[in-house]
Amino acid sequence: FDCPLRYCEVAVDVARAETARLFTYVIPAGMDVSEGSRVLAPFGGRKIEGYVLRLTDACALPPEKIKPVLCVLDKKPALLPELIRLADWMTGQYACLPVDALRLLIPAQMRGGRVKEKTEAVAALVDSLSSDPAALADAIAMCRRGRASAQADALELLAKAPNRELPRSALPPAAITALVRKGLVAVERREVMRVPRAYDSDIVKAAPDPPLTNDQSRVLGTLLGAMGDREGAFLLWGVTGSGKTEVYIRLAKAALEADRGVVVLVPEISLTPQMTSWFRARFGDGAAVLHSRLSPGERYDEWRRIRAGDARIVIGARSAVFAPVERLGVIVVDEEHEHTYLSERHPCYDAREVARKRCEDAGAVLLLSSATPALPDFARALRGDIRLLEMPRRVLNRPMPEAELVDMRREITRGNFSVISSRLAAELSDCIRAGRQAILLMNRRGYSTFVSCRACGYVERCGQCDVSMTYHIADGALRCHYCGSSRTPPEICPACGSSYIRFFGAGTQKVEQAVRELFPGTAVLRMDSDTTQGKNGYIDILKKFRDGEASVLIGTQMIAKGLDFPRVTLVGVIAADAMLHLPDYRSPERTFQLITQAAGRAGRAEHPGRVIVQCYDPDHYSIKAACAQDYRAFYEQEIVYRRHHLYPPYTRMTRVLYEGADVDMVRAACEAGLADMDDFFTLNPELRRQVVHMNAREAPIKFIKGQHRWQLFLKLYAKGTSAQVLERMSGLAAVHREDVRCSLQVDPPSLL
DNA sequence: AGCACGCCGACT
DNA sequence: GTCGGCGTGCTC
Repeated sequence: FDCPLRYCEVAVDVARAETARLFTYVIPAGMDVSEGSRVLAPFGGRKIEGYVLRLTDACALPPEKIKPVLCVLDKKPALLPELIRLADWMTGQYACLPVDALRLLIPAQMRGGRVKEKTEAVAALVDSLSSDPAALADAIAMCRRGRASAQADALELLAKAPNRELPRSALPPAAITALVRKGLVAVERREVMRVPRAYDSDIVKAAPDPPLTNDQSRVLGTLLGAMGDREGAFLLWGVTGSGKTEVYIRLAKAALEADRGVVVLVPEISLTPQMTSWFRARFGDGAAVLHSRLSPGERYDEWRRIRAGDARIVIGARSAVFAPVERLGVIVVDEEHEHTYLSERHPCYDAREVARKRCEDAGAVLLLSSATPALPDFARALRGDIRLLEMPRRVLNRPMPEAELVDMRREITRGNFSVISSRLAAELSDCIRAGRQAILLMNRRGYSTFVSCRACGYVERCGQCDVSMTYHIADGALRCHYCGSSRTPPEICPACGSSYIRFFGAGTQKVEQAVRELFPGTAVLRMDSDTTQGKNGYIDILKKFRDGEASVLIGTQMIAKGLDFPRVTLVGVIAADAMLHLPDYRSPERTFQLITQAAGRAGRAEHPGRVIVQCYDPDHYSIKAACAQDYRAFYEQEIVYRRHHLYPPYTRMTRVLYEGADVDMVRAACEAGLADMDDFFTLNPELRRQVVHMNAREAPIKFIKGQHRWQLFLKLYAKGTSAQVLERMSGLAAVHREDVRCSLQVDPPSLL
């Protein structure tokens, strides 16, 4: 029948449990509303945005209650049906409201209409001139005769331009106005896309396919087969420098040829701009990027290019797992062990899990990839839950860099108090003299990590956060790395009045100073979040290093991953065990990963690489295994440690975090939560067996930005963790209180 | 979330 | 008599 669907069911963009259901609206005659459309609708005396999830032709509500949709917000429905289903799955999986999940599907700035399409005025020759050279010549001659040389020049420029048109701003305004009046030129406004500046895109020329190694072709063959079969989840375990990126690129090519789309997730695109340039070099405009450093306009335009199907390959950070790619063929998760794939904001989703679900539904291939896989993923691969693919050799059989441990305790007994050991200094000297480059990893920014009184032990702390302050030498200020507040360091101890104030601990700035003192005249670059503030800060630093403007690059973890600089032959890890003693069960894993990834930057081209690892605890298994570049050895020891202490993957760490200005209220709320869970387990004694332990305590960092923090902590057995327990916890987190905020975190990226 | 509605006190 | 405080409750 020609019975049009008259009603639509809308998820309103109001994040409250009370409105977490669908509301029915009438579709006015002639309005083009479909599933996935974003609409504006009246709601309780105001206008709200909403997402159309269903169309119906009948409605049980009394007609006078149903209001009409006001308008449709986008030309094309913003939400793909399969992504609406994915959001629905997330609602259950992460205990969040439907709108919380739906909001992830579009760029944040699109909500509330904060970004608009950009238009540009374009001046073009009218058809009669552009198709008739003689008429054009006449017009130009006429202008010249009338002494309107600006107009004649404009006509000549337009005649030479592609499509006989130019942006109006490129021509003198008066001439254009006159030419329009004469009917020779037409001006119209046209939509233009804001193009993000891709790192190096002008340097990496459209490259031909390099030959594949045996490992690469074998792995690719398996993946292509799986894509043909429309299913499969894989863990690609390939050493650094084994050419994993080329596998992604070939896979993407094959997907495009089969008319299917591709999503490549990278930890944070600002950290691996090279990935962007590699894909741009091979796919041009067919590849879009989505990451946090884009301006809202660029982000919106990239998203729309994807939505329109103009870009079918997406490279992006965590949230790009929701990119509106139709007929998805593959999702690649590069450096899959990175914790940036876990969202810290509600809903605390895991992009790898979401990717897996999306691939299952779309019949796409999931490829998790890392040189140092996350422990739970490697365990799953060994169990056969996902298929393990190995690339154990570097391309062209280049050797893995040799790593050498330096015990910094011995440096001190030998009288060297510098952050650079004599061994590393000697290697640096050789490297610089040979005209090659070195990377020094120091996983802390600033100059000194704390300022303390030697007489009484007083440490200068941020009053608003429960952390010590870091000294920055550039402006001589103490800075809090949590809230950003700063002050000048005290000259006499505020506690005991002594003048024995000293600066301890080292950061990137101190390393930079030490290198400059050791090698005067050598160009040094420092890359940390202090030097990469601007939109292109990181691009500029990497470009300078790539162009050989400096011999040494010093940086935090942002230089450890994914970068490929052929002339780097030396990597120094300054304080390898700096984070080994943080109160987090993943410290050994993170230490291993960071050292291995950093070491992987060395010797990627023809010259072999060398790695110096400086530490105070050279006997620790994670450091030893990292130096031996032996993931398997690390895995075997770590999994025993995890099993023994009942850490993930054997358990799930969950907590409800309570934050607020008033300690007593925060504490009370948290303890009430504990009591509630206890009651719950008393009523459901069989569920208590899932709990390893449960407590309500201050969080390891007791307050941040003046907000006190307590946590209701539950460690649950992974096997048999029931949704019921998580649901009860999320119920606690959903309680709204004036002065205490709370949130549920399941396996959060940080337990601090 | 917001915005009505409503029922109280302080003011021109 | 009116203006406006913010507690309560609903939104197709």
